[in-house]
Amino acid sequence: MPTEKSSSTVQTVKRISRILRSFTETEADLGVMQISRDTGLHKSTTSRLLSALHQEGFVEKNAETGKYRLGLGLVTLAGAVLERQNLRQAAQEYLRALAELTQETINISILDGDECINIETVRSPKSIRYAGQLGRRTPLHCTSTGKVLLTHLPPEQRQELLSQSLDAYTQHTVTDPIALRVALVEICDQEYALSNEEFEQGLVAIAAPIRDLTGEVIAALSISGPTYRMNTDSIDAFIPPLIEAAQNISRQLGHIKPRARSN
Amino acid sequence: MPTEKSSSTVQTVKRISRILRSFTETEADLGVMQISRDTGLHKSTTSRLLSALHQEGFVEKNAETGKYRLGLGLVTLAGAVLERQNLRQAAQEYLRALAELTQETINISILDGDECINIETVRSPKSIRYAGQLGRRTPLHCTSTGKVLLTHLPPEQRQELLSQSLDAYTQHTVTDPIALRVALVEICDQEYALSNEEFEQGLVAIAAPIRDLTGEVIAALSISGPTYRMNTDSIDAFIPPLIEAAQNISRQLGHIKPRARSN
DNA sequence: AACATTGTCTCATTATTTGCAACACCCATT
DNA sequence: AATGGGTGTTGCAAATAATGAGACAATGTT
Repeated sequence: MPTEKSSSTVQTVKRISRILRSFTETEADLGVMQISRDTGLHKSTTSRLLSALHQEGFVEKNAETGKYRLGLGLVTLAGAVLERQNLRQAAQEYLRALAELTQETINISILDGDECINIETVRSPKSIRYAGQLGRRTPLHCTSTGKVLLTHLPPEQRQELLSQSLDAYTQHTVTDPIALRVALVEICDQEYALSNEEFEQGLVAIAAPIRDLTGEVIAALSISGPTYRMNTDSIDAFIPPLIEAAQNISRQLGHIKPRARSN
Repeated sequence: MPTEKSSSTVQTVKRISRILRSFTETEADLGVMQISRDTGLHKSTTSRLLSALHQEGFVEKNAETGKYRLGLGLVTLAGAVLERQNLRQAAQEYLRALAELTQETINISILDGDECINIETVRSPKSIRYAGQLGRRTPLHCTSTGKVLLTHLPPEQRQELLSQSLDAYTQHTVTDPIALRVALVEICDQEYALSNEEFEQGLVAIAAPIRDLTGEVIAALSISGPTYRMNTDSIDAFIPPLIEAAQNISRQLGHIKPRARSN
């Protein structure tokens, strides 16, 4: 009541959400009791909700173990979300080419609230690689894609996001808003962003903006790899094809002027 | 008990499901009233449920129009589902190569209940192409992937699926269970299945099984294209690389014996 | 075998969701 | 401007629908 912020509630929805989110990459199969503990819901409630979710295909049930896991119904719904990003279609061939050329993992991310979310991934063929994952969320202030998206945001919105506390993920993370803002200006100029172990130890990535036909930046294209392969030389070599690919994708989306340089 | 299948209900879940499913490819943005009409729920209920779903990120709201659309939260959940199919990772490079070679759309589908569901797609670069979609569901009895999956099912389960009424999607759809069963035997022998406009007018596809390390068929790999490109000659040319790619993917998954022929 | 866990079910309770209706909008039309 | 159809949100009282406790059945662990 007093400190309760968001009003409109149907707590069943909140509970369902909590249940679904309790499944993680490492804990893909969960029993009723485990979920009950994780979510704080009573076991009978949990059991019933899971049963209902099962009927709707949002979770599956392993008949042998009795454990639940996330269901393919979610993929069908998410497919519809991804489909409307004709971005993905436009991008496919360029992504493949870029992956081929660089041998590193390529991602396309868009903004969702105060996070990046990955909507397309082509993984590096190498065994040591950045394991991009569809739907994965990453922070804005310390990832290459995040910084690109931040850079091209309307000032007020950027301001707001930057005013939040900037968590330090590694010792390289820039947590000072002023320093970060300076960095963003540079990114705007050079048409790409670099994240040098700012998000994860040993991970380096570069990203470039993708624009739609209005010229607005709607996504970021990135190349991510381990430090020892993403050295100064290879980064220098990757930047031109990265920017070119991003521009080609933008062109597919109807973006006209190849590069709005000047002024 | 008798005609009632499974009881356990939380109708909020059912309602949420109905709401989420009312968003379609062509109708991606919906207003409260539209959804209310589609689902039969009262408008205030619909409004509240949508609001709750919005808070959890399952739907987004266009601030301008007030319309809702499916949200990126679904992608995050679905990402976890797709990730556990290490199938997708194993397959990526082979898919790319196959797409390159055939210039047609490549899909990987798995069984979900009495349907196929698409878990990976690489689209043809041609403008006339089969528009595979992640999460898309197709029937079993008249698609190339579906028939492959049917073929390698345990007999009882196959029996059960075949005993359902087989809808005719085109005039080429095989709706006679006996005829279909005969066709499946042949598929088992030749290691691939063909769907010649059985699902959609003008659409031809071929598919081959993908096996895991136990030798069980867990997915099907397909090439789909328009009739005029998928003629007898090109199909003949595509079958060997299709089967080879499927076998390579199977091998990645730990399937040992390259081909259990004989007996 | 006995015990400890787990998952489902029934049932009474009550808290939660619901539907109504009023209101505030937005936009076409006149 | 003003009207009127259509839309989205919110209070409120009613009651439906979800809940939690506990019993039971089914595992699997010692």
